[in-house]
Amino acid sequence: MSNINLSKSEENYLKSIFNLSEFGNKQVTTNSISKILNIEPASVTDMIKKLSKKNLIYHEKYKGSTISKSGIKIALQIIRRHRLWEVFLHDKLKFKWDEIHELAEELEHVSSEELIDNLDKYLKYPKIDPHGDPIPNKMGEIDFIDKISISDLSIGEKGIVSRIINEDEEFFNLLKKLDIEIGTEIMLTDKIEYDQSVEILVDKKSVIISKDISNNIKITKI
Amino acid sequence: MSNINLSKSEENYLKSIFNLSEFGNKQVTTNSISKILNIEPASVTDMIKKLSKKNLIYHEKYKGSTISKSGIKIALQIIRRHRLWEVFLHDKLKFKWDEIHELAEELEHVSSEELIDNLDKYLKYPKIDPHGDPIPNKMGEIDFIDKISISDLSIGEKGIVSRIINEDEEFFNLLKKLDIEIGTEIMLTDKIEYDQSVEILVDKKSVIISKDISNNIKITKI
DNA sequence: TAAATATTTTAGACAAACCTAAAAACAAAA
DNA sequence: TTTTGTTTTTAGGTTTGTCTAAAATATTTA
Repeated sequence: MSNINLSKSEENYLKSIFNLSEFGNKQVTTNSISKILNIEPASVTDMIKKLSKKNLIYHEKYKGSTISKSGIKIALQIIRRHRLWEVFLHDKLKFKWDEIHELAEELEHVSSEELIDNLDKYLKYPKIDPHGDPIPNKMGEIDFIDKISISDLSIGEKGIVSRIINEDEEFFNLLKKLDIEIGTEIMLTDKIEYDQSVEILVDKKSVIISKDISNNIKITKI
Repeated sequence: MSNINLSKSEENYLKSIFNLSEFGNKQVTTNSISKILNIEPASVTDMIKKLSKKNLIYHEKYKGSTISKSGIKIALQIIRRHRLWEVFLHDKLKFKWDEIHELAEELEHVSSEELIDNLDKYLKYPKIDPHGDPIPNKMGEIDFIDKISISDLSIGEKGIVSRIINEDEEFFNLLKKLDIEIGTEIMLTDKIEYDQSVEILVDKKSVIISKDISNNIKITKI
């Protein structure tokens, strides 16, 4: 097994690099890691060397870093832990949507495979977390769901809200007001050319939402 | 609130000192802490200085350490977290009795009061953990249950197994063989003077157990 | 394409939490 | 009560993960 035991820091770096790399396809800059983790670039360089030595990433001096196959594998396990804990916190402990991320950030570093597998079973093998993000299975496989924005629908087409991008509290409150959450059925009823706002039907109510808002709500067509 | 944020190490030291102090009543030696935590005495001295500076313990050079009131308060919170996680792991995730301690040892350091309170509520405010140890409530109050050893019973008296002291796997296996677990009803049927073994009746079967074994099984009289 | 700017790396430092070796204090035994 | 042994502390060192300042490299702009 490629189960080296990584420190909390190493795990956080690896997860960030994976997220920035768009599933391992892009080179990641030292600066971007620095910004995401709020750690000085010099420190990032140190850690990059460390992860390189462990073959979790490849690094070309002054160019950037690419995550390796085994790096991706581990990153997906960390993401799996994070998202399963989020489901637990939301569904069982009744935490609100916008409170779970920070706590899962801590819990994800308790690294016992058996713990996570039992949690997975207990939660009945959920496929998505409360934000609509897919949960990798034990093998690191992810269900890629074809997600589009509301504005990608044609007039008259319907979709199910399947992912919320923006995780800020204000956005969360807005969605609450609009009665939109993961699983809500919506229908596009009009597109406003002027500023690309869209008119949608939610729960028999018609509302117009801005381009920015609609971009932060991903759906699956039905 | 006296909620200083302690590191994982500091928390582990404080918990150990509390446990060794028998609820704050005894002075604790540097050596005993060293043995429990498997850390060299010199390192223990370092940490003792640190905890003293934070007024969580009092320390007299070459004499020993006493845990302070605020130290006890924090230690009880850590113990609360530990035992609540143990209940979760055992009751919900179906971990066995002897597997939960190590995992709870990690989970206890995720220090969000809200997390623990929600967990407590979710578990329906349990009073004891799967080992029979009492769980402190939010205020740090513990139900002191009057626990005695099997050998403290008189012949003919009955009791309910309420706590297992030894947490080793071998001991756990022995108890399984004897059909003894938390909640099991037993009756003392004879005391053997020769070596202080006792004869007990468990589930209609009569067995003789050594003094050492009976000392590791605490009961409440019924 | 040379100068200015931005990014990345190196060099050296620091805190936390450990360690080993040796000194100091205390306890026990002759 | 002196010697011997044990416990505790001090002194100095290491690793991990961070930092700042400065040097090296890359990129942008004039």
